[in-house]
Parts: sequence; C-alpha cells; structure tokens
Amino acid sequence: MAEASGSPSAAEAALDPEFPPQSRPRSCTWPLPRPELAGPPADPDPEPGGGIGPGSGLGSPEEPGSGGVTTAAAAAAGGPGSGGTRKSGGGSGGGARRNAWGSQSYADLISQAIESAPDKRLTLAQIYEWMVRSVPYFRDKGDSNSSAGWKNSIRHNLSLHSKFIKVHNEATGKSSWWMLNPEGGKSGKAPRRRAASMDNSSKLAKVRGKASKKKAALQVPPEPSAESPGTQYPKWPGSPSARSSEDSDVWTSIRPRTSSNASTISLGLSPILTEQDDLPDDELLPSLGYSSASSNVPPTVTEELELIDGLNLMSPSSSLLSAQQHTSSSMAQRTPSFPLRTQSTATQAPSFGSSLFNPVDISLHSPGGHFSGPQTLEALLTSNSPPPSDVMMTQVDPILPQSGGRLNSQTFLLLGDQSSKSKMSSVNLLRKPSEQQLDSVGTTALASALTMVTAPQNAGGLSTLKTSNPVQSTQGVQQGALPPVSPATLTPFGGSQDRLPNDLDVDMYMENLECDVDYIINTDLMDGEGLDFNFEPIPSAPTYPSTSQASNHTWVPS
DNA sequence: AGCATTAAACATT
DNA sequence: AATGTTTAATGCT
Repeated sequence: MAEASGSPSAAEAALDPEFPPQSRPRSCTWPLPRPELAGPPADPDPEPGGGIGPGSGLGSPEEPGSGGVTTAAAAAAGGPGSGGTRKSGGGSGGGARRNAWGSQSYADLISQAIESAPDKRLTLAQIYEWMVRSVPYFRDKGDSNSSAGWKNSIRHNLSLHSKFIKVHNEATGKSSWWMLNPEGGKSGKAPRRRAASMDNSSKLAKVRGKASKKKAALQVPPEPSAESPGTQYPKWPGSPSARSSEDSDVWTSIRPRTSSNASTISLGLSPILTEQDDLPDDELLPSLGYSSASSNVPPTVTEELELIDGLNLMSPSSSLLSAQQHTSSSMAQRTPSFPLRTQSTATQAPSFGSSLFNPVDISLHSPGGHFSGPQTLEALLTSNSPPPSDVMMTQVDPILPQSGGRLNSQTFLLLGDQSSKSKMSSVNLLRKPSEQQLDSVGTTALASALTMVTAPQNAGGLSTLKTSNPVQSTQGVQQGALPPVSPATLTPFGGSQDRLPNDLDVDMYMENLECDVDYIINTDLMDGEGLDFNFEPIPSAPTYPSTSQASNHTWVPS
C-alpha cells in the first residue's frame, strides 16, 4: 500500500552500487521525485527472490548470523545471490562491500531512503519498505517479523545517529516521521545524554531535554508541561507528491535528538522544542482559519525544519554571536517559510522536491555567495539586519514565541468562538500577519501591518484584513524583496508609508500589542484553563534564553 | 580509537 | 505489536 508514497525512484539510487550520498546533495539534481524518468529499468535485479542465492541458506529471517558472521555471511550468501550489488571487486582497495548488501552502511541506506522520499521523510515502516524494495539483499526479507535483525538495526541506527531526526506525526497515530537532520549528523553520533562527563562536550551540550525519560517522568511529576498545540500546517498543496495517505494533518514537532552543531540556536531551541511533546488535540486545529488565505499551504514542518536549519547554518557566520539576532531571524524565517515557499512552489513548481531541497542546499553552500529568487529574502534578512528590524524583532520575540503557526490557529479558533473583543481581533490579526509579513519583508511588512491594524478595529475590517494580508505578504516577498529594500525606505505598497512614523510607531504598536495580548491572556485564556506562560522571566535575556523562553511558553489549553 | 553491525533489554504508544 | 532508546558485545579499519 504504501507503495505509492514510497518512491521507486529511490530504488535506482540504492541499487546503484556506488553513489555516495554526499555527491548528490550538492548538485541537488539527483533526487528525482518520481521514477518516471528512469522508469523502466527500475530494477536491475530482475530476478526474484526465489533464486537469490543467499535466500536459500539464510532464508529464515532470523539470520544465521551470529557475531562475526557478517562478513562471512556476506561472502557466502551474498556472493551469489545478491546479484546486482556485488560489484566492487573483492577487496580491492576500499570499496569492497562490507555487508551483504553492499558497502553502504545502514545509516547510508536509511539516508537514501529518506532522501528518496518526496517529502524527505518516512516512517519506520516505510523505511523498511524501501529497503525491501530497493535493496536486493532485503528483498526476500521483507515479510519477516519486525524483529528481524535488520529491522532492529535500522531502528537502532535511526535512534543512534544524530543525522536522523524524528518528527512527530500525528496523522493517524502513525509512527513518527524520520528525516535527516540538515545540519547533519555529520560524523557525530548522537550525543549520548549526559552520561558521565559533560565536560568536554560542553558545547555540544547534550541538550536533549528528553534526557531521562523514565527517570524524568518519575521525577518530574506535576509539570503539565504545557505544550503547544501543534499546529498543523495543512499539507502542502501543490505537492505533486501529494502524500500517499494519512497525514492530512501532520503537525509534527521537531525534535532533533541531538543538535550536532554548537553553532546553532537550534541548540538552545531544541531542548525545548524537544520537550514539547504534546498535544493531542489534533482535531482542533485543522486548517480552520489559517488556511483562509490558502487552503493549501506549506509542506509541513518538514520544510520548515529544513529551512530553519539551513538558515542556521548560513547565518552563523555573521551573527553567530548575537543570540538575539539569531533567534529573531530564525523565527522570522521560520514562519515565513511557507508563504514564501508556497508561492514559489506553486509558481515554479517544476520539481517540488527540489524546491524544498534547494533552499537548504544553497544556504549551506554559499553562506553569503550568490543566491537567486527566494533565497534573496533570507539573505536580505540575514545580512541586512538593520537597526529597525532588529528592534522590531526583538520586541516581537517575546510575543510570537514559538507561535510559528500554531498560535495562529489557536488564536483563530478563539477568535471564532468569542470574538467579542475588538482588541482580540486586532491582536489576532496582527499576530498572524505580523509573522508572515514580518519575515517576508521585514520592515515593510510590518509597516503595512501596522497601518492596517491601526485602522480597522472591528470585525468587518478584520475579515478584510485577513484576506488581504496573505496576498500582500506574498507580493511583498516576491517582488518587494528582491528589489533593494532599503531599511530606511520602507515602502508599503499603498504608499501609506508617509503616515508611518517608523520605529517609534512600531515600538508603540508593539507595546500595545503586548498589552493586548497580556490582557487577553489574562482575561480570556486564563480562565479557560490553567495556562501558563511566563513572559517576563527574562527581562533582558541577552542570551539564548530568550529563545528558549519563547518556545517555552507554550500555551495550550489542554 | 572509532565506527558499524547485531542482539537484546527496556520504554512508549 | 510496532516503535524508539540504550547498552553491550564483537569485528573491522
């Protein structure tokens, strides 16, 4: 069944005896989403299992294997049967096949599997499937029990290596998605919790909040740990790869078990994010209002994740030190990811898969080199970081914590239910837009948002706004961004800029917003349930905390 | 010493 | 029962 999603395309890759995973990434050409191209020759290894050499002997799932057998088995069994794989001559210098299936390690195989997926993510089961389908050696081992040795190994590898990250998949109670960590697990394995001494790896910080699950669980009792409602961004539309099934709502939460690189905020962030496990209220946020603008949106967090990471990677060079900046930028970017991407995708969707991939790729490669199209924005934001924007960002930070998208949905929900307060509405409006626009054109957007918000205060205006916002932002992004958006110039489209006082205004605006929010929270949300958000904690959080904090206050009515 | 494969003991869902 | 995490033994480089 899953066949559909699985991508046969992968098969070729896998089959391909030699293809270093790394070569591709940079060229970004390889991952063809669909096999169509290669269609025919899909399997070089036509012969079915029956004959597979090894099969006979090793047929049983159990595998003979005892310890050292690996090699032996490979030699014995593999030799004949594997057919396709055995290519590298024995022993020659380095490329000899180390395992029965070839020279690739489980990790490599898994990576390939994931990469081959249109969305760059797969569930464990899908990975198994891919293996069975793509790697000759496992072909006949597919039906074996889940406890087949190789499956165990796959699982083991997934958990062990930092290059793989697990993303919560709320779809149908399915297992999580596994994707690869853009930052890459590099060579590092997962950071094993704090274990003995954390000294050396100080930077690496074993962040992983999950730390001791069982222990923690036992010890940390009360904390209802508010989680944030996952937001699910509606899946992404255009994606030709329309997911095979389930996942209509994959809100997913990211949790890099290990943030390999110290450089990123992800470090600071991850822990928290990680902990956000959360929420079950799935149904609650289905697209609802959020999609108002676009029923379809982005490709899930997946992309987001990638994007973010990419960002992180690229930005470090310049603003590695300033946590705040970093944070803000990341946030800004984060949200934006979709509008931006969506558009681009829709518009130039020649290869969805790649679109996803591209951004990251680019950022990775040329931190400050050349960019094109969409990336510009990122670059802009990152490199530019004009004072104003900075300010605004900073201010915003506290407010749109991890909200990313979830807040929105929630907000909307609330709004719908009880839109009694004009304030609220304005806030809501703002919020959403602010995020999007913010990132999109930074100042410009903000200005416009401001304008809009200021004016309308009633429901009517609201709706209008809502609708128009997205559009604007989009435009801004596409057209406005590219051109030189000088910090000082901020020009909204309408030319209403005149009235905007600038920073000051923004400032004020922000303040207001904050107040409102507070108010709202206190009033509306609070009584709802025991929500807890702590905004004030770090008044001047100069460092990471800000970020974490932000993500921390997740408010969720559970 | 570091990495990879296996196996297996838990823990979660 | 499927998933995930960890720890450990063992073999290769």
